Formats: sequence, C-alpha cells, structure tokens
Amino acid sequence: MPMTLRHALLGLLTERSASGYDLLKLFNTSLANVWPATQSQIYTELNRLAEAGLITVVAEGPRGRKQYALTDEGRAELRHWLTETEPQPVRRSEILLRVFFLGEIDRDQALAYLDGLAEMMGKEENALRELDEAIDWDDGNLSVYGRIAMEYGLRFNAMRREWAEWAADQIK
Amino acid sequence: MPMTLRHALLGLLTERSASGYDLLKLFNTSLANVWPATQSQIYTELNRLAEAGLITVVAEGPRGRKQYALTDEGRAELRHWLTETEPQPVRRSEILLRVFFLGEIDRDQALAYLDGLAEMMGKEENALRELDEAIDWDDGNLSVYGRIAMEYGLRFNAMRREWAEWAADQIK
DNA sequence: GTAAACATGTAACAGGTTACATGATTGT
DNA sequence: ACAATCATGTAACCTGTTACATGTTTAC
Repeated sequence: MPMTLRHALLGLLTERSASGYDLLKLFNTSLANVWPATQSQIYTELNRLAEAGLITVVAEGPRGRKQYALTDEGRAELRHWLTETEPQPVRRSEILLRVFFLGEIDRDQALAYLDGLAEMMGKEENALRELDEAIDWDDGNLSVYGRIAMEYGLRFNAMRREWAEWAADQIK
Repeated sequence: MPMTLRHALLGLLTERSASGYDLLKLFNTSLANVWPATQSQIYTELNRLAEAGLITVVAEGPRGRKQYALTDEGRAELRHWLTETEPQPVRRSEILLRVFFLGEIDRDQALAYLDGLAEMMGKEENALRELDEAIDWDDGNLSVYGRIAMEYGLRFNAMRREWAEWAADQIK
C-alpha cells in the first residue's frame, strides 16, 4: 500500500517513455479499474521520482512537456517491489459494511439495497465484457497478463452479482 | 466513502451503547474484514459525533470511561445513509495492479507470485470457514445479515483462489 | 479568432496510520 | 508489588481528492 502509485508509474514507464499527461491518460484508461490516480497526484509523484533518480527527463517538448523514462534504478525498484514485497489486500468495503446494518431499516428497503447491488454489478459485468471483446488480445507478454487481469474482473463481478441475487432471495 | 467511519460507529451503536474502548474491540473483531479502524481514529470521531449531536454520553465509569448511545438524530443519519446514498465501490487493488506488470519479471517469478496469491486466498478461505462454523447463527435479524456478509467472504475468497490457480495455469 | 486539447503546478482539506503520552483499575 | 487490561487523547506524517492557477499549441 505505501508507495503504490510510485510503482504504478514505474510500471507504466517500462513499456515506453511518456509525459505526465500521457501517464494521466493511461491511468484513466487501462488502470482506471485497478489503481485510479488524479492529475495532481501524478505530477507531484513524477517530480519526486525524478528527484529520487528512478526516472529521468529524456526529452522536452512544446508547452513545457517533459518526457520521462525509467532509469536502471527505477527498473530495479519496480522488480524489487514485484518480487520482494507483499501486496496488501484490500480490507475496506463500504458495500459490505452496509449489509451489517440492514437490520436497522425495513425489509423492503434492505431488499431494494440488495437489488440495487445486483443491478450495479450486472452493469459492470456487461461493461467489462464489452471492453473484453473490443480489445485485441493478440500482442505478446503484455496481453497475457492483461487478459488475466480482465478475467479477474469478469469473475469478480459475476460472483458479486450472484451473491447479491442470492442475498435478496434469502430475505424474501 | 466520505464519512464512512462515522456511519460504522453509528451502526454499531444501534445495538447497544458502548465506550470508545468497546467500539475499538468491535472494530477489531466483527468489523475487521469490512472496515478496520484504529484507536486514534475512533476516539477522535466519537468526539466529533458527540459534538454534532449524533451520539451522547449516557454514563461515565471508572478510568474516564464514557458510555455513548445513539441519539434520534444519529439514528436518522444512519438510516439516511443506508437508504438515500450510494455505496462507493472499491476501485484500488494492489494485487491486481501487480498482475499488469508481471511481464517485467521472469516467468517463474511471476508464477511464484500467482501461486503465492492462491495460497494466501486459500488460507483466508479456511480461516473464514472456521469462523463461520464457530459462530452461533441463531439470533435474530442481526445474524441474517451477518450470515449474508459471511457468505460474501466465502464466495469472494473461493473466487480469488480459483482465479489465481487458473492464472498460474495460463502461464505454465 | 476561438475552442479544444495539451501540459504542468500548487494549495487546502479529508481520511487514515503510527507513535507518543498519560493514567486508573483489576487480578495475582 | 506488579503486570495486564482498561481507557482516552494528541501530534506527525502519508496518501488521496478537489479546486485553483497558468499558459501553449493545434484544428477549424
């Protein structure tokens, strides 16, 4: 958990050098469902990363554009993170927290909550499925792991939808 | 997401009045897997909640103990949160973020990562199953929703373990 | 010319973690 | 007497969000 944004930036820079602006777009597209980041955060962290010598400016373009690339130290740090440290599992779920307190409201309101969840998760499931079909999964290494992450999303949303449906059924 | 700790405290106080110390224990036991909170956070928030009139001190005991109870405003706020606002789904997953970057390390190291995940999730699954069997699910309303939350945990961990096993298989 | 997109930076605030600080009461 | 547990409070720090601030370049 600590320093994760930092490693996400390093990870994105392994493929190609990029500016803060480019990285912002990558966060908003490919990483939006795994590690969102704001513009503010990205620019601040890039400066810190450059100061720490994990990335460097390899070109400057129009409008003050700074193109960053990984340094050897940066790549080493990314590998260290991937191989020597443990990922922190997510512990907080507002969705689940609410379930604990559903006894406080009427049964039909609780039911509406669970139905709402099922619907929300069904929608996410469909959106991901569409995205999956729109992506060309024929690249190399990159897309092997991309597909594995996608599969997680598909299974996760299916599981949650089925659970919410089951839960709604339980209280009927 | 904003103000969630606040509502978790209100939710716990619906069942019975309690001190900060009592609530800390509840967080560390029943809510540990849904909404962890630290001692520091709990005491600070309780003071804010009391100041806002959502809870009140109903008794003072030894060692400066303050027993808090929900006020009508507090109960109304909890209901409002449950029925009128939308839960924020979790978006960040360090576990999944790492998957995106596994192309940067050797295949056997990537495999070790995925095997590690499968093991971690299998352990959590077993721990939850044991907890499930140790709990007496014969109370009222309370345990209907407790069981629903437990079922989520069981399905979630099973899904993640199966996915990690499948993923490891994919790259072999 | 002007709107959209490109491009970066910073300040204020909210939420969470760790650590420090202090002391009373209970059980052995 | 001593340790464990009960009980609360606060300061420093880190991460993340929202909003403000500023300007350039490109396309129409």
